[in-house]
Amino acid sequence: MSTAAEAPPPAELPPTAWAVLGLLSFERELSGYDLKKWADNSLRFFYWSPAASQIYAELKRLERLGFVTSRIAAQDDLRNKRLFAITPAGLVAIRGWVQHAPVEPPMLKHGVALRAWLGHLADPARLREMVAEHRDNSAALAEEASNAAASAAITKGWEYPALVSRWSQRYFEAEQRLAAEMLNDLDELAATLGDARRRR
Amino acid sequence: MSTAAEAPPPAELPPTAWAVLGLLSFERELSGYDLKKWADNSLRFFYWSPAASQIYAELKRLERLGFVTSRIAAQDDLRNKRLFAITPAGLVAIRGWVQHAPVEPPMLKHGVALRAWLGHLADPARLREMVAEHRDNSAALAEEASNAAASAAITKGWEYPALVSRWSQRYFEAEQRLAAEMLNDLDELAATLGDARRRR
DNA sequence: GTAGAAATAGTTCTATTAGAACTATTCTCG
DNA sequence: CGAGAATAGTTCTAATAGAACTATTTCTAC
Repeated sequence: MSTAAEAPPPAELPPTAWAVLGLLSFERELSGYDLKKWADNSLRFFYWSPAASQIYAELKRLERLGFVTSRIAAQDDLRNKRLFAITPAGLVAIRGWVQHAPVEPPMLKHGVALRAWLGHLADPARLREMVAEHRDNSAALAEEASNAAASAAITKGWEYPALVSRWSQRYFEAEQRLAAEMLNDLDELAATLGDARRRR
Repeated sequence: MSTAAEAPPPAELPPTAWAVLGLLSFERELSGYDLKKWADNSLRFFYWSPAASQIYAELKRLERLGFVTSRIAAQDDLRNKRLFAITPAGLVAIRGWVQHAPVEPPMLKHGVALRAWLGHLADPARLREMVAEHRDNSAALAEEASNAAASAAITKGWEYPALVSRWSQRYFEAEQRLAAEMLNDLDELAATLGDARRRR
């Protein structure tokens, strides 16, 4: 039997639902389309970019749970849009999740690493090329994250997002450095394997 | 009209299919169960751990495409198992993929970062606790990756996987360092926000 | 000034992926 | 010998990514 003394467990929802609700905790009202844009600009780096389809599906569910409300707003004589806002119940729920839900381990999907792991199937020069490209992409992302951090820092209430953007920036800088080291390792290995082949 | 001069494009398959096929390019024959274990030990860090259900589904598809063959092997009088092996066509296909398929950008899902991004909804002490836990987990993973690198390094033909394990190790070390820096930033922000609140 | 391209807004469909659950046999150790 | 962990294999469901699709609107070139 359950007793009233137990703290209510945080509602069971996928991380995407909480990310969407979290976005709404910064703003008064947003449409699904706005949400997608905000997500792409803010969550992109350290977490991820939920697909538009996911955002719409989660909004539907959050509304059913009473965590958001929506209203139709006429923007001109022909088109309408649906604007969503977080409810007090939604605010309680997300606070509970941030503080009490078990934290899922970070997960990385790294296509370059997968290909390097299959290096015995590739031309060493081609492999080098892929890792070098990855290094340059990381540099570009570090730059973008730095800009995001700067623009978040000047907006009141966005101090934590700014912090996370800086975290991302450093993360991409590390990725860049690691790729450079990988290139050295790759060259060394190619030399060793090349020697062995020549000696045969 | 297609001409015979064009190089055949690499078969369109999800990364998981190539990872499974790649695993088979190291070994003679493996069962679905073996594959799952190998994947958990080798791909886990830098790429990911495909679910057992995915491995079985991909094996079915790879067999339909002629990239693997299977045979039933009796292990005792009651149980049988199906052993899979890569075919010459499979070897050609995966070489093509490793070298010529466009590389998907790395993607990260970071629950700790998501919660830090929603820091305005949490108790600063609880947030600190989560980041500190993440730092310690990263240290443990660095250790595991280091062990994986050492055991791969002594096996002939596993030079590239050993390289990737070392890459992972450094990656987790960087993650550990970044988490430590994040703790400082968090403390600074808490001080600033606390000051502002007190001044009011 | 108008045809066509690109951008904005919103939604739906499909395939991939993760993870839990489930069956069934065998090994282990108290 | 009995409980429970390990091995082997499969299936189901939910989450997720990404492409496609409809429909307006604004921009740009002729």
